[in-house]
Amino acid sequence: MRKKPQQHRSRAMVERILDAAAHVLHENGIVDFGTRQVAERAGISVGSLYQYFDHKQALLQALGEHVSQLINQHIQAVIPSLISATPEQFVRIIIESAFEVLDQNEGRYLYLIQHWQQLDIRQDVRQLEQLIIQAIELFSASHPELRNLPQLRRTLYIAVNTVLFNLMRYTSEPSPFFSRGELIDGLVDMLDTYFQKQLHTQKTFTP
Amino acid sequence: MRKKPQQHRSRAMVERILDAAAHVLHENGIVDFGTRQVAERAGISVGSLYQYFDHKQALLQALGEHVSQLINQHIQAVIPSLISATPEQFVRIIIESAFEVLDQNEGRYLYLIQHWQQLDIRQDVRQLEQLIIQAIELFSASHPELRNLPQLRRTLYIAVNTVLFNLMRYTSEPSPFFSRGELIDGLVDMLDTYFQKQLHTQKTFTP
DNA sequence: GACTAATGCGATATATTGTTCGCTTTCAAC
DNA sequence: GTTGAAAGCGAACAATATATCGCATTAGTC
Repeated sequence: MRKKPQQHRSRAMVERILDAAAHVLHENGIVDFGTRQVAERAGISVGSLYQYFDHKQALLQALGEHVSQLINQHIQAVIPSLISATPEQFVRIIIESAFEVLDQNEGRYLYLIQHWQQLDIRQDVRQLEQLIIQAIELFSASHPELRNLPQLRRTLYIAVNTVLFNLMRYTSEPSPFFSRGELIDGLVDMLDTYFQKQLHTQKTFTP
Repeated sequence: MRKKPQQHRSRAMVERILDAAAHVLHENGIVDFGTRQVAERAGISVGSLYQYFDHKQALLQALGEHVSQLINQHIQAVIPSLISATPEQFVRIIIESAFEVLDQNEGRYLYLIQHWQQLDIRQDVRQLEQLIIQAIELFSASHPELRNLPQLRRTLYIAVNTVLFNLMRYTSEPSPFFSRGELIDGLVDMLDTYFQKQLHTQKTFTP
């Protein structure tokens, strides 16, 4: 960020810019994402935009960080409720909260995931995996059988990708042939089954 | 396509254009994908490009169709070998052939999936799902227990998304912390387990 | 070789892009 | 109310985009 906003109005402006940026990305896609259109949408001038963001890319990056924070906060908020949950509930709660975040603001943030290539939010996804790993560690306090799950990181990598992409694809589906609830059920079912099976093979390996 | 290529050289040119387009998309990303650069890469002039493609978007669309055909052909080619396979092998063969296609030409086609939003290849993905449904129907000739799998379409929707996105994410990973073989093993394991479980619940519902 | 249609070219027109900079307006402290 | 810094503005600039069109080259047929 080129200049740090010091007064009230300038901080408000940065927020308005980010909000407008998310909106433009949502409506135009990344190819037609332009600084002019962001400025117009935010009701400000391009000059003002460039007072707080070095270049277009910096704007996109800031947007990515902003949403990544939102997701993290949202998931962190449900972690306490995980402790007393069953494994199946555990999976369901996390998946549902992911859906909730990306639902906010009329699905405006979906485009951030859809264009994660350009936004370089790999790191944010990795952070998300890390957060879930912590949740599992907490969870295993009351479920000792979960300790030393084999291949945990790899399994989680696959699981997080699976949820994110199915979520993204489904939400951008013009006329889905099944309901959102059914999608969540399907995902929960698949992942839960997979985790259970991993536990089982672990047991047979270390009798 | 504006004009249909009739002579030898013009058909060759269309191929060169598509090849160059895939290359440029791979190197520059969709944001910096320009007609000039495609023309230069193909060693031709922009004018020639516009003789066969109405506009940039048409070029991208043609590229999408081209790759979608490649994938379909590749999967269709392995269908015969599916008949005598076990369910687990069935899953593995399909996943591996998906990897193989996108590996061709130094992963050049990956960007098509990565930018499927802009390319509008939803229909192609749906076609892929349809193809696999046909394969399963063929497969169920020798595995009668597979008939009337509950929620087949939904399950396949999730499965195809899962494979495609994990594939896409993994392949664009700079330094993955596990091998490609392990990813495939993980995916096969998860999907196979899921299918098996669905079979089981089906049995308990119709005793 | 001459003729015609198909093909290929690239300078050019037009539009849009990201970014800058001199200027005006607003704010807060005295 | 004056003053200096912060914030905001938008016309202007250079670079680049897509797409066109009159002209040159090539291929196939007689």
